[in-house]
Amino acid sequence: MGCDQTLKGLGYRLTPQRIMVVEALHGADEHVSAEEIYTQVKARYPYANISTVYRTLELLKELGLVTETDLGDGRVRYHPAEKGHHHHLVCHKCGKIIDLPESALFHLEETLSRDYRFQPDLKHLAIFGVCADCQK
Amino acid sequence: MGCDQTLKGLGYRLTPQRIMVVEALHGADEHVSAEEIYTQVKARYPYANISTVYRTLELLKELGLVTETDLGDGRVRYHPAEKGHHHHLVCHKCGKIIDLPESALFHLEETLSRDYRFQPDLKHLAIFGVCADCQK
DNA sequence: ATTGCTGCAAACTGTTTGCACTTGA
DNA sequence: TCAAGTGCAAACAGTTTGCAGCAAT
Repeated sequence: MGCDQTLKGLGYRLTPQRIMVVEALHGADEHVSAEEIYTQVKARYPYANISTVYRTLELLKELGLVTETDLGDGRVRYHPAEKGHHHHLVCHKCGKIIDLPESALFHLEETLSRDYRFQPDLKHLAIFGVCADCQK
Repeated sequence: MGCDQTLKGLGYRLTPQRIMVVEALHGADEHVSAEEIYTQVKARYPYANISTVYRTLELLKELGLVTETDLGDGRVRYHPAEKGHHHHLVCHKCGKIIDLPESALFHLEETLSRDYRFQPDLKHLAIFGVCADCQK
């Protein structure tokens, strides 16, 4: 059951545009921006519009089918929820992005929950800093 | 030695505008946005311009005198480095912002440093989630 | 007297919206 | 059929920039 069937099942219309957005999202191996999705969709269907891409992403987000990340470059990046979560170490010297397994933040999650009764939404968190290579 | 003296010491001109930006920054008890600083400065000197505010903040940032935070509301917030660091739990139900002492992330910092040789820049990190009240 | 800084206006980027037309169910 | 979805253009918010004039050193 992909996003397509979920959309259909919930009574949303399965338009070609939505299908193409979902496919672009799943096809990308990294976190993609709305612009990147738009470029891919437009290559297949030149009349496609970026506002449709945004509206589709908004819908998928509301349904919990995609998650958002801010990797610090001034645009939101999207990732299919199905593909699982992880976090990011973003080097602000060289721009490298290191993937961090979800488990690396389990301890933090527990601390916040226990000491602050705060339920953190730790999906695709970005932590900025300096990577090993750039520390010379 | 405040920001003013540091600026002067480094050969930067100490203009009234810069002084007012620095004062607005230090006067605020919370993390302020450029717009908020601009409003305060403008109240004292109506000819003040928001681009000067941005340029001053940019300079202070480069010199390490202020730090930036993104509390998820689409604008950057600034905080004087002198006042020390802490982190934020941002509730995305009610918008409440809970301050988290720097020490709460020491363990994470150590993990990233040890296991990934990554030197995280954990100043004013924002963690989103649901606060105790909003969990019903 | 320089040259760094400012004010202004205009551009820019990512994103959102109003509206008339189209199309999937 | 007909509400849901689209394309278009225009608006939006926050931020940046080019340039001519001003002012701190």
